[in-house]
Amino acid sequence: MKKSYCPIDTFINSIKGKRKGTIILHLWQGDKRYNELVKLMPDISERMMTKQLKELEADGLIHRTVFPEVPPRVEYSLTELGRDIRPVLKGMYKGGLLLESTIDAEKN
Amino acid sequence: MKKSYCPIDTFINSIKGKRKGTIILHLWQGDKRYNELVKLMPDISERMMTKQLKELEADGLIHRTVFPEVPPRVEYSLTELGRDIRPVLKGMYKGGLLLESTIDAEKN
DNA sequence: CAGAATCCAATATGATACTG
DNA sequence: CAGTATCATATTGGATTCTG
Repeated sequence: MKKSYCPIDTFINSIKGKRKGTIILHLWQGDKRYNELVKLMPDISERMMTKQLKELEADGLIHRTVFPEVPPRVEYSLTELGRDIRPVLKGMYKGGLLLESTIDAEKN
Repeated sequence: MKKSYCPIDTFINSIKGKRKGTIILHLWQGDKRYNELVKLMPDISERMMTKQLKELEADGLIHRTVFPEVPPRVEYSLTELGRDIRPVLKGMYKGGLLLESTIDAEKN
C-alpha cells in the first residue's frame, strides 16, 4: 500500500477497496472459506473477491490458512490487527446508517 | 453517491475520495476558506480539491458558505452530520497509526 | 479569490473462460 | 475448491490553462 500523508488516509486506503468492509464484517462473525464468502456476496465477481482478499492479507488485516487437503480448503480469518479495528468498523457501520437516513430524507 | 449493499460501504464511499479524510480533519480544527485548504494540502491539485469538496457537500458532511463580497470569500465547515462522525474519524486515525506501525515493522 | 474547462494517464472494476 | 488469465469498460487522478 502506498504511503499516506495522514493516518486517516492510511486507514481509508486499507479498507476502501470494493466491499472490503463487508468482507471484514463477515469474518467478524467467524472464519470463512473462500466459497462461503463468494456465496455471501453474490454481487462481487470472483476476480474482485480474490483481489480484495489478497490486499487485505497484504495489509495485515486478515489471515489466510491453507489446509493441504484434496479438495483444497482455504480459510480466512481476522488477524489481531483486524480484530483491533473492530470498534472503528462498528462506528463506521453506525455512521453509514446515519448517512443513509440523511440521503433518504433528501428524497422526500 | 451510489447505493451501497452495507452501511460500512456507504460510510467508506463517502470518505474514500482523495484526501477527504484530511480535509475533514482540517475542518475539524475550524472553518476554512478554499485557498486555506489548498495551502494546507499542497500535494493535491485544485481540480481534485474542488471535486472532493463538492462530493463531501453533496453527501452532507460539509457545508459551503458564500459571502457576497469582492473578492469572493467561501468558507467550508463541518455539518452536524460531519461533526457526528468525528469519533469514528478519531478511531480511524488511531487505526491508521496502528496500520502504519505494522507496515514499518515489516520493513525490518 | 475561488473556481471551471479540457485533455490525458493511471487504477479500479466487470464479464467470461480456464486450471491444478 | 479455490483460484488465474484475458479483455473491455468505467472511474479516478494529474497537469495545465482560462475566468467572473
